[in-house]
Amino acid sequence: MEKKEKFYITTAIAYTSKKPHIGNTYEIILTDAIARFKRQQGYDVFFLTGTDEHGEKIEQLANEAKIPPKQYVDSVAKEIRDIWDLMNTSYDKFIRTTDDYHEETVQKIFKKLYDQGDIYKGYYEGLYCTPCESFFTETQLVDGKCPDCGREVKQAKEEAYFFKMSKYQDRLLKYIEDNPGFIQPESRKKEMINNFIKPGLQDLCVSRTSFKWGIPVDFDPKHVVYVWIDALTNYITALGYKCDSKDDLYKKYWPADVHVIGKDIIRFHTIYWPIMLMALGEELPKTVYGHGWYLFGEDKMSKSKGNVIYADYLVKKFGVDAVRYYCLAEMSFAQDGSITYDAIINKYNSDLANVLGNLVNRTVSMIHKYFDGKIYLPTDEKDVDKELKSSIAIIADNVESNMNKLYVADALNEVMNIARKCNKYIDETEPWVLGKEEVTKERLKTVLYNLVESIRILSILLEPFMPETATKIQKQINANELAYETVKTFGKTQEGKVGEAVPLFARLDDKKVLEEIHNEISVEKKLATVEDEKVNVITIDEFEKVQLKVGQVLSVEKVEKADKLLKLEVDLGTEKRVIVSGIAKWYNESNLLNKKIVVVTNLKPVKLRGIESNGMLLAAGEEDVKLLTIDGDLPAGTNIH
RNA sequence: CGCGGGGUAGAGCAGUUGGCAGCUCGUCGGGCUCAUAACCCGAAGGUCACAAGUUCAAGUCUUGUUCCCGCAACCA
Repeated sequence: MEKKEKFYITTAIAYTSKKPHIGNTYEIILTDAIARFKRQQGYDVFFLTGTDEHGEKIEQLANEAKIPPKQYVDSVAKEIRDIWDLMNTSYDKFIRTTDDYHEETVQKIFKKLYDQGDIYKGYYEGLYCTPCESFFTETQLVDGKCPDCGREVKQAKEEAYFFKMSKYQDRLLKYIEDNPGFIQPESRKKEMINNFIKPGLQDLCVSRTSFKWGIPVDFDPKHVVYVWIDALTNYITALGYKCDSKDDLYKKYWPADVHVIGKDIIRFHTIYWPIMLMALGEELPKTVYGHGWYLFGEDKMSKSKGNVIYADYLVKKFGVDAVRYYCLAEMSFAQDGSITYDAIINKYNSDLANVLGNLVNRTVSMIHKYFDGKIYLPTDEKDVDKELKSSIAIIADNVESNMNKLYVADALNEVMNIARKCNKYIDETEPWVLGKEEVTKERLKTVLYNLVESIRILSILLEPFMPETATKIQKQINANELAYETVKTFGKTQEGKVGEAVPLFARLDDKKVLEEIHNEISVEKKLATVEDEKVNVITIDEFEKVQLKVGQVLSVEKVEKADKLLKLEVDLGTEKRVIVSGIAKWYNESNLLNKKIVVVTNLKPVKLRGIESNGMLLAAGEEDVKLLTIDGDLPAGTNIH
């Protein structure tokens, strides 16, 4: 490629609340594959990643751990960066939102938006109960009084800064419609337009006074900048955007070509972020790609379910490139992916050991066996050879077009098709027959040459996905021509000698490995729960604050316009109460009526969907929820202790 | 009737502008021996969710029904 175009690609910044699991790690691997591919093609790539380190949650976690927030985020940020490095990702910069240059610029941006009138000081308006120090909405009040303590409330206001989103919504809508590639996958586009933009954007609250761990608003220091302006702006501060001036890096790389993010934050990247950029007078990113999540089988990964898979553990078991391969190959565009240990082993064996590893191994072994490791130039061309070459040329084109559409899994699968094609070519040409007699050995030279050359091309196309493996292959076949353009010109391999034949991926014994994993994770799980329970110890006094009683369900009714809510009337002996609960997915009138259940009776009432709920039911489970019931018979109203 | 996506072989998925229903894994049978019990070939397996319509022709277009998923709402 003669002319080097720039290509700026980013991941979302990872929140430093806890160690990232494989689902979070997928994003950096995915982005890395795209970045490496673009570099290979000659683009001048800048690849940014980093960490999002402020917020109330981190303040709390640090408090619990009894360390300063900065110390807390330092250690998690390091853990995150170590995993990114372990995954062999080629980011050019790792930004932390606690970096001083970032904090400085965020303050300037906030000030600028305030000065030009896009951010204004407003109020959370509401009814305030002074003793309870909380705000309530009209619907939350009980008989016009504080639902907490029953005292009078008064109209009050709390300061907050708001961003005038509505001002830019027409421009945003036009941009989205004029740039069909902006939101990827496309199905998300309608979601954003219909759910948020068309109904009219609400002004966004961009500051908080309820916690301290954030970037202070410099002209009003009791406020800290809330996550939107703090986190999203990393994409420009990292390049040296300074509000009043801009570094060369920024001038060169902005706007971003692709923001790779999880599907859960598409809204922030396709609505708030572009509007912030418009307000700053900067260009908008070209593409925002919201990828799917890795699920454990069909379930969400969650610590409480004990099904969290971590990248570093997988690397220990299978190696970096096998993990990269699985993640990249198994997530199809615009969908969620599924990851289980079983599936990883299966894919490892069938794709990496059998198809790819074995191909390289058998080819290099044959060259040693028949020609003492020497590669000869081809002397003739038969139809099978032509067919091999044309297949590879088509595959190379497919890889490129798929990558350009961000169809990474499809691209990688195409690369593997080269190996499949080669295995077939071996069978068709039967080198072991050609090797038997001197007259056919001439033909054998050509066959083996074609294989080595095909493998060379394969290794180049494999680089973005599995860089280490690509290098290992190139070493074994002793390839020198490694430029991307040469994948399109079959025949670049020169005479020479191949290296030693070393298996790339040793076949795994699935039963043995699964058993090993099973043992290891059950030990880890036990350690983790023990630790969890130690941290959250409460005293008997604290527990007794919660008042529990036996309740009997008198009536059940579905709450309109809410698919999770049931309205229950519950007999508590001395009184009957209405409780609204989010269990409609699992319970209905027929399996709930007359049941004796456990009720929290001294919980602050809330209005849910307009109905006042006085208490809470106890239930267990996440995907499948079961209510706690009473063993045996006790009258409604019995105290639980 | 809040908005959107989807239902294709046992599993996971592809199928672009209508033109012989495909890929990977798994199962069964065969071949081969260079290679990591690897590789290659063949077979079985489909009412393309259901129903109606347009058309010479529908997985593909239209309408209705149904189920699943996402967003929103809402779950303490």
